Amino acid sequence: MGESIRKGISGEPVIDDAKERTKSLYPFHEMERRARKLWNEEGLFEIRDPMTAERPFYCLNMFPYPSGDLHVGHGRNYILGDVVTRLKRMQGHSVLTPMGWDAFGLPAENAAIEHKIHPATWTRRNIARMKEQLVSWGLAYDWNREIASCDPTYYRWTQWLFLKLYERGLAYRAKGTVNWCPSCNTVLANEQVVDGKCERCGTAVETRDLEQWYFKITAYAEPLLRDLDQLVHWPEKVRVMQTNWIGRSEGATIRFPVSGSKESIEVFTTRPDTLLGATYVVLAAEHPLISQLKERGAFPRQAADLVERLRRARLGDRFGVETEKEGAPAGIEAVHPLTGAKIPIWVANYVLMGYGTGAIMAVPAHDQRDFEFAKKYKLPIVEVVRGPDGAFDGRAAYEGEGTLVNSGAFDGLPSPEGKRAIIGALEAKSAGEASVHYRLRDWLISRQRYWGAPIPMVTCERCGVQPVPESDLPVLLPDQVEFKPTGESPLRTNEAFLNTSCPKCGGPARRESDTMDTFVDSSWYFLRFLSPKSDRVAFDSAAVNRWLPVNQYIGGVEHAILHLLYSRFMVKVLRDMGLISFSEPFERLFTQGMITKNGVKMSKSKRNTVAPDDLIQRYGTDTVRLYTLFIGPPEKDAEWNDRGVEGAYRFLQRYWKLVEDVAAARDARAARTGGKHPAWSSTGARRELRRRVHQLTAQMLADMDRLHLNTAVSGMMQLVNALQEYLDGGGDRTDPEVQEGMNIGTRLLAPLAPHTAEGAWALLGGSGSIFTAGWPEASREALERDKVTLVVQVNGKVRSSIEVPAGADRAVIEAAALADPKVRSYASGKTVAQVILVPGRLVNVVVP
RNA sequence: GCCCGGGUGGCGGAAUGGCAGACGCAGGGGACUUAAAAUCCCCUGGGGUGUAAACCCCAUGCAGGUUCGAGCCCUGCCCCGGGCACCA
Repeated sequence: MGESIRKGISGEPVIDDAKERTKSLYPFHEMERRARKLWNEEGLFEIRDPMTAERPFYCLNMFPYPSGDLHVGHGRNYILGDVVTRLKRMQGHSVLTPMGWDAFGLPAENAAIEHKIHPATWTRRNIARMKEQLVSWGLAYDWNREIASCDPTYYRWTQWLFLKLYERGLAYRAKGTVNWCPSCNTVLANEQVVDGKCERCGTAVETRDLEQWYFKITAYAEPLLRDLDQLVHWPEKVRVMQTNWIGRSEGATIRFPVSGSKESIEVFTTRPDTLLGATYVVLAAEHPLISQLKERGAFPRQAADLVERLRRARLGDRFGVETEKEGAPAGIEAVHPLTGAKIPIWVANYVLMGYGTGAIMAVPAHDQRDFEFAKKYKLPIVEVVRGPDGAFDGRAAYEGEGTLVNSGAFDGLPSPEGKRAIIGALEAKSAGEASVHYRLRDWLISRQRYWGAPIPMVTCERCGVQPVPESDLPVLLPDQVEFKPTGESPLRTNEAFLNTSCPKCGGPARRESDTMDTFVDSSWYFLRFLSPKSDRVAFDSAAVNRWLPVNQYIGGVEHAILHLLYSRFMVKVLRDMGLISFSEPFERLFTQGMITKNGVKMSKSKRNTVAPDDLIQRYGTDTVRLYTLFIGPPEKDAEWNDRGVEGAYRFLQRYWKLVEDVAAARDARAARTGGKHPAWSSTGARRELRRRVHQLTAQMLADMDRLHLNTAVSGMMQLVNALQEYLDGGGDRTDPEVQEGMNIGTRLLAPLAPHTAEGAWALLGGSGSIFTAGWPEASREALERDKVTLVVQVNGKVRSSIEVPAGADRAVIEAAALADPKVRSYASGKTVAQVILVPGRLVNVVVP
């Protein structure tokens, strides 16, 4: 930032000079102070009683993790939300605009390890610092409703939710192969593993077999998928991502008996029509049948070696399309459920335990993966589906649909009928049935870390795993623990915490020492804001039902799956418990793009962050807000440019000068005339100015509604330019069109640059806060014009323009267009084939 | 590989199928000033015709198409960003 400070002749910065000068020119510091005081005193953005506040509108920004300093990229998110808040407030809504802190999480704990500072201290300090920054952006939050997820008054209810899910069988403990991040020293949910790496720190994820707590989100796979259709105000992109993540596949579950045993192998396939082409069966390395075979000593050495190797391999190395397919015979055979033929069973690296049943039927003629594998290990390939391009060529699998062949009684059926017929045949033999599988896995919520909500469960020697009674909540995080990066839960270092008594029998018991994934905290916080201090309930159902779904939710697209999916899940669970009456938490979602510097995302580690503090000090809050909004379409990424900030500053100065001029002239006139409102002019420049003001009013409302705030700022600039040009052209500052233009313009500016607009409002003689002044509406009468200019095209090329009366009919316009000298020069000697007329816009004369 | 976005001046970007480049930044010229800063005014996609007023041609990644008219719609291709990816 230092480079951008202007240098004086001597090379010394001239900031102090500039500050002095600007103080008189555009007194932003003073205005900021006064405006904030006014808003606080009036409580304009506070909801006193959620049940009686009129026309509720809930505008929410994703609450931040208190990592320390905010940069201008974060600001974009909050400023966007603030514009919506202020606009809705001006439109007469009671706006709920709360803020809180997603305050549990790893960085605090890592700070504890590195700097010997308690996570709570570190977090509190960051919250204080970040709150200061949010305030300096002029954001209108109802701070009476502030919450922090690390506060026992909050996490008590996170624990309560856990118990509710447990009661309903939606929280369960299970042993399984889980993702483990060796750097964060904890397990991760599937959603937190990206490309085999930890979503947070980028370390390659390993697998471990552990007993962990899960939330049964898969029980809601279908509603989570189906209800995406309702979310018409969500970005298409996010809905697509969630659809892919849930990953619904329709097909059939088929059981292949194991030859000479009572066992059978269950497989899932989306292509039951290819069943007759199944020439072998493949098991994943972790398939339970393998350990049984091992126990019996019936598992070939070669296969056992492969399984061992795969289990040790890192997740990222093991899977991927580039990985060479590898397998070994499992030493047993399966019986084809329809033909009775014996086919070999293999173990291979290309089948995953985490999807379907962990076993597949291989149809090499119609699945490229099976095809490659069959080629490599010389397994039989049988064509059973014939596509439109003729018979299977033996070079690659044919994966499309077609007509069944080599399928006995099913020959000649098209694939869809074939699927139904084969499923029917399987059902008749109880060998299979139609089924649906999802890619979505259950949500692993245990974390072997300290700074999170303790899982409220105990293990009794006699009664087993028992929930902590609701009345005993919260299970408090003890202060005294050792922070060591050992991979063991730090809570295990506190014996007093661990040792407890069984809620059922009173005997000795041990507390669960893991804490919950912080995404549990954030999956319900939007409900808490309606009753942030309640020690009676997690959330006030009546108030929540009145205010939710959140009308406008704003945040980064990086939460497209994690937070947004979990929140949707939680809301559906709470609905099914009868605690809330809606099914989706967020009606409208807006995902803003990030701000880059030198082409890359701003981050502390890249040392390319732009801090708001200096800029706000030097140019004022509203300058920074305006530039941040103007930088580009809010859903797209944008490059920060310090020179652009100066442009916004120049604009506000020009605007302010105009306010002072117009206000002074108005006062002078009022003194002369006793404040009588003069009449509108119906002609000329005055009329045109008024039309322009109202036209921009309409445009800016449309822009703001769509959150196209870059063009809204542009519209504001045009409005000021129009007024300035009118005055420069000899217009009178006391003309009612000018006075009205300033009045309307100032209200239009208010959501964007609230402090400046508030200051201007006072100067222009407005009463009270501008945010109670109402939103200006474009007057239909002002928008009317008596003459319109039409573009005249010949064969689609612009050649001229004509002016016609506004209501002119077709014949008049055509005649005027054809009479135009330019048109005549292009059309002379030719017959006019057609005249296209677009009312109010253009005439196109078509000649051969 | 599949699924989304996106490609427009020197830059950020505007444009319900109807005057491409609004608005701003940067740049050039001028006014003010002893000078600079700040401010204000004018110019600013490329090429061409004209003394001038004016006028013409080209131009929204590339190639086609639909249309009276395409940055916008359709087909194919290239490039950039994001998501998913042995998902059975």
